[in-house]
Amino acid sequence: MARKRLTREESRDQTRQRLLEAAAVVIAKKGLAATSVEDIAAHAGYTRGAFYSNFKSKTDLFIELLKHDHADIQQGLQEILDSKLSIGDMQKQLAKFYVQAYCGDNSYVLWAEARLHAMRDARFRTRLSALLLEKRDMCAYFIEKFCDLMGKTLPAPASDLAFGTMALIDGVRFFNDSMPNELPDQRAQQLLSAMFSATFFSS
Amino acid sequence: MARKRLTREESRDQTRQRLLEAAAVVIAKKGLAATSVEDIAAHAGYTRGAFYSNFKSKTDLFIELLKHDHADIQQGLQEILDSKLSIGDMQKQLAKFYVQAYCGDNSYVLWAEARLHAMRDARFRTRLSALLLEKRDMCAYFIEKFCDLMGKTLPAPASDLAFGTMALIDGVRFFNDSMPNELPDQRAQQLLSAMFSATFFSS
DNA sequence: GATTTCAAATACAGATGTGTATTTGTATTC
DNA sequence: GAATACAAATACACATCTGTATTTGAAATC
Repeated sequence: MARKRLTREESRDQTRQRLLEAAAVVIAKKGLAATSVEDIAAHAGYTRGAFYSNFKSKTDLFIELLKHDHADIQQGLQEILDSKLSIGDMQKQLAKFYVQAYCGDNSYVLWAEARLHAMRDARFRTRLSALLLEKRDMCAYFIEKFCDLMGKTLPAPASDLAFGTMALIDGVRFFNDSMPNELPDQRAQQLLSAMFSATFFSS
Repeated sequence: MARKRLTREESRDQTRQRLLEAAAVVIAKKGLAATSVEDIAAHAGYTRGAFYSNFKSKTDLFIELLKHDHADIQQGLQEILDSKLSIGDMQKQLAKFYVQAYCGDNSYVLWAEARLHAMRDARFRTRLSALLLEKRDMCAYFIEKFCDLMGKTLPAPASDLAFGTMALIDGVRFFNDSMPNELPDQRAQQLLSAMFSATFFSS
């Protein structure tokens, strides 16, 4: 099996990583508040000792989780933008990316959880707000880029449109999860693209 | 002061009502999972005994809370529809109503909380789903009614548009709360109405 | 290879919650 | 006004989580 003998630092990093992964799963499943430090540690195969030796608190770990997720998304989008594909192909890639990011895994649940938590914890709100701003600006950047490429003028400030876009996507997903099968994925996609193209290309 | 001497039933109803009101406040403030039965009872000025004598569980009370809220909204909208105002005035009333319902109080937080909870509790999801369906249909009914009055044809099934409308409003509000002051209420309003009129009147 | 260091486990002391069973006091019934 | 009924309080037994303090065993250092 060639199980490599790990150095202290490698081992520590592995533990951190496993704790983060476990936290993502458990928090998405049970919710942030209902998830105990014990849950996270146990699901990762450790005890609470390992947790407190790696993170200051559950909130701290959670922020780190969100940062990782945000970085992953940003990287994914940047790669598409840098890919120098045609506009059509880029759009396809983008659509595919969003389907994966928003429907495939549970990261969107974590962000919903985070936004609710932010309402109750001022410190957390500050930190989350910064992340969301980055997200919005990233989204705005893409919107501008695309509209530029397509020779369209924007009907509103890009940052506002980015805000609306994120809100709509998240909102649809959020509603859809709580009333499953009412709006099949395909119709949801249609609805989203109808609203988007109406918004962006109506003028 | 003429504090009326209450009958047993009146007293019981009062307790129920107070528990519901207290629950709305506490759950909006701390979140459903973080709110204990104790919290609710105490905030209403009772002990847990009173709670368990009136509700089977926290979830049960929560569903009732949502039902009440839904009924209130429905009634409000129905009154506007029945008011026989001009279309313009109706629109104004409607806008005012939404501002009040979605920005004024905390009911929207409860629904967000509910949707997250629904992901984790199948029984609850079933019950919530029914409520959300009612909400969506109510919204669809209004959309049809209005478009009828304005002589417009809908670009998509009313129920889908209703879904999108609710998702967008909720999404914007949700984002806005977690990154306050980024999108002032007024700009949010503008953005919303821009997206709506684009969607509904583009074709 | 003995010594030191540190990641993770374990032990501890306390807080808070749960749901049920029982009690209490006031309205209702006779 | 005594008996009854029931809303709400209290008592109980137990479960779970928290954060810190201490211990342990394996890597790093010499």
